[in-house]
Amino acid sequence: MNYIDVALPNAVRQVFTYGFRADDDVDVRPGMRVWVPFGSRKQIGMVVDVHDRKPDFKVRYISEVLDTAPLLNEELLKLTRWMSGYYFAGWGEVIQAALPAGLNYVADRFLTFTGSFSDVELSARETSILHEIQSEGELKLEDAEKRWTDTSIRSLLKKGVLELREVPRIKVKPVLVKAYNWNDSHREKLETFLSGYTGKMHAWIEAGMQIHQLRAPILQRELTDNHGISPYALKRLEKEALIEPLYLEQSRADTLNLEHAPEKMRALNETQLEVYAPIRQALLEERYESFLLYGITGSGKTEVYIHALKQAMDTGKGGLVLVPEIALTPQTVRRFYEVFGDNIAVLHSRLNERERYEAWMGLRSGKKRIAIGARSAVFAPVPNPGIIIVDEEHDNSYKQEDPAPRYNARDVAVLRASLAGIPVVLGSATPNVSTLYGVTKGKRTLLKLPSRHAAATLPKVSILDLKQYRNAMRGPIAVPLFMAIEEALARKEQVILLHNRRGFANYQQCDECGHVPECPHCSVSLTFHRRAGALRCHYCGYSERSTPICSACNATGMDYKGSGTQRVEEEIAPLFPDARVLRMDRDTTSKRDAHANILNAFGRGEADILVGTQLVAKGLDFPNVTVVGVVNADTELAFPSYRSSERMFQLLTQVAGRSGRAEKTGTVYLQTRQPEHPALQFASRHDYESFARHEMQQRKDLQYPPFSRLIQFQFKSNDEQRVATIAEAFTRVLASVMQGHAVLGPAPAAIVKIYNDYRWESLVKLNLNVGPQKMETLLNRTFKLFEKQRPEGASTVRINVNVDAI
DNA sequence: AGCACGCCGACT
DNA sequence: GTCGGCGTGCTC
Repeated sequence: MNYIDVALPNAVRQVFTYGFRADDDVDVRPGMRVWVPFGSRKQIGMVVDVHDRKPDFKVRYISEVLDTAPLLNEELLKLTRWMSGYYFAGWGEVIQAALPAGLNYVADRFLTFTGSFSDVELSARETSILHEIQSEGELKLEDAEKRWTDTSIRSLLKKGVLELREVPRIKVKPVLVKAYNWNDSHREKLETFLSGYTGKMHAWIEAGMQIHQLRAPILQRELTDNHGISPYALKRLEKEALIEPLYLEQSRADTLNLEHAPEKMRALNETQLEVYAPIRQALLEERYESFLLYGITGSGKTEVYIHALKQAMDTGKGGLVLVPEIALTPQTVRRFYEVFGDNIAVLHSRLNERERYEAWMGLRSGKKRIAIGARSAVFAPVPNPGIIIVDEEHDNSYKQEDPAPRYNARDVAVLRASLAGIPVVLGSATPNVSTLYGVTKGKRTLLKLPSRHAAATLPKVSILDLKQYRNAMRGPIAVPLFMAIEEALARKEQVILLHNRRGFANYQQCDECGHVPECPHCSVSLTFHRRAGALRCHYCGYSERSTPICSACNATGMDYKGSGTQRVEEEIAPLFPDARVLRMDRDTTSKRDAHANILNAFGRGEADILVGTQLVAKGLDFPNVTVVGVVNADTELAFPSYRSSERMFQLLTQVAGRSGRAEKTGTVYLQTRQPEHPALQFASRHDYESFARHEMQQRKDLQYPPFSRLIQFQFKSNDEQRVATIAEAFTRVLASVMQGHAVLGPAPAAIVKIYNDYRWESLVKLNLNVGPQKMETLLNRTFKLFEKQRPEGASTVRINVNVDAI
């Protein structure tokens, strides 16, 4: 066993073989990270194989093994390997996505002066650079590159004047806390002190006796806080060498601050027991089975999840729970915590690096056995999972779009379950048509939770045709909705107004010439932020001051248009002067916990009307909300995607589920100009099954998923002309390889320019008879063939593959 | 995906 | 002569 295969975090879809010197007994196993030379530099890579197949090239040797135990077990290595094939990403890229930030692949590089420059000739410029580096002693390479060109730096390195030192960055440093240990070798010293004191003893000697009794080591804080020992006493004891200080790695206390009350675990009702039975069966038999748990909001899916997890825990196993976005589901997390307490590691996007690392390690070590989190929690290192649960499986946030790997955590969850031979439960009130199709094909078991528990009934849904109410609008709101809001407010009930502003954000336009300010780096109009008085690009973050003077015609005619949430909020306020209005969208939720804070404030009744984007549709129950209004249901339908109809239905169903959860019945108003649209009609009747049937037929007619597999190709370059040329050349090759499959494009992307990169796209609808293996082969063949006949300048165009694109 | 290397044109 | 931009090809 003299060679190791290493996956590096780059897009090269191959592993690299290194040698290692087996003379000193180094422990290298798959799943450990290594520090390896790669080209001109060093990188961190993941060992994926150890073997003795001699390669036919000259191997280089690994520099260092960075772990003492594997970070990834065989199961996760296998999973990531499969993903790299299916999603056409580098194995190392997938592994990087699976590791917490603190363990990832970053290296720091420093420039230092070697000390000798007598026998080389330097230009004036080089000499001055050298002087600066010399005076600073050591300089980060990235900082040096900001100051000077890489040509100069390279030249100095080549001449041997400068030296590059590379260090693997271990980002997460342990937090050390001071503790004291009784010094055994000085045991009899205390006796000496004691014998010397006949009268009143010194406090520090008493403290010494106390510490002597306690089991060492003890945290300094504990001694001072809980044992009443003064800092002086400790200092004195340390001076006498009776105790010795030591530093312990402290794990950050759980910040969850939730109630742990396992006795509150509820018994399942009859229908819940019915759907739980087959899950339990699969759990007991320890076999893979994929379940679709279909149940409307409030039907008690969470309780079924909890019982399934409990079963897994009782047999010594763990579990994974995926949720769309942890900040949106505090109530769900609270329920899990109540039952499982500290056995849960919550992995959410707003953890800092250290918290993330600790949660991850807690799972890997087996200290915690249940992982709850968003997309990337599908990689949670639960050593022995018994079940995987994907809540709200229809949610689009499970799909990672950028950067690679462009995976769908829901599908990866199913795969992981099948590799591990355990059940997986996909839950939703509005399952994806694709998930449902699995049931039709006999690959998935459908479990229905039909009735809503308690006395709550489904809200009534009214469709308001905006064409009819043209002359009966109160600001953005038609009269019936206006009146319903007034009545609700009079009854001291709450209102939610949903405005999905996608593509309809605030913008400025000149009344004189019609000019709309656009981002200089992206092909989008700038969004107007009234409070900041700024125009901002939502794609690259560019910002400029907003002025009333038009930059195109110099007239003082700039006015603001559009219908963002901010505008809705402003127009609502004068209509209901006594109501307290709260807004929730990306602008108001950027800060840590802002999300939960807004929702909690609304839940406590600190506001009467909540205006927001689709963010408000997810997660929370508001029993006092009786009116929900969708300001403009058409915005989602206008979005160019084969899934826009499905998304609209899911969104409306979800937002309808926000109201009338307790004894009060809610009413939902959908304002639209397309009142007859099927997605709206079915949503208004709460008829998921008819919608699904209708949508399924549409997909079949147009050969969209689940009746095909979509592969999207993205072409990116800062050269406008070249992207088009390369996209066309590539797509020609693509079409020749993908014969018998529909190839669409190339076409400019919906947003042609982002951050000065021009974007084109092509699409393949792959027939379903092509399995994952064959798909990879076809993609490989396409790229190989394209390499062979690539046109000039092809390498400056980046080509990305997005399998199962949304 | 980075990164080095080499070609070439602009500028001193 | 130098400097710096740009395209190409390689990485165990």
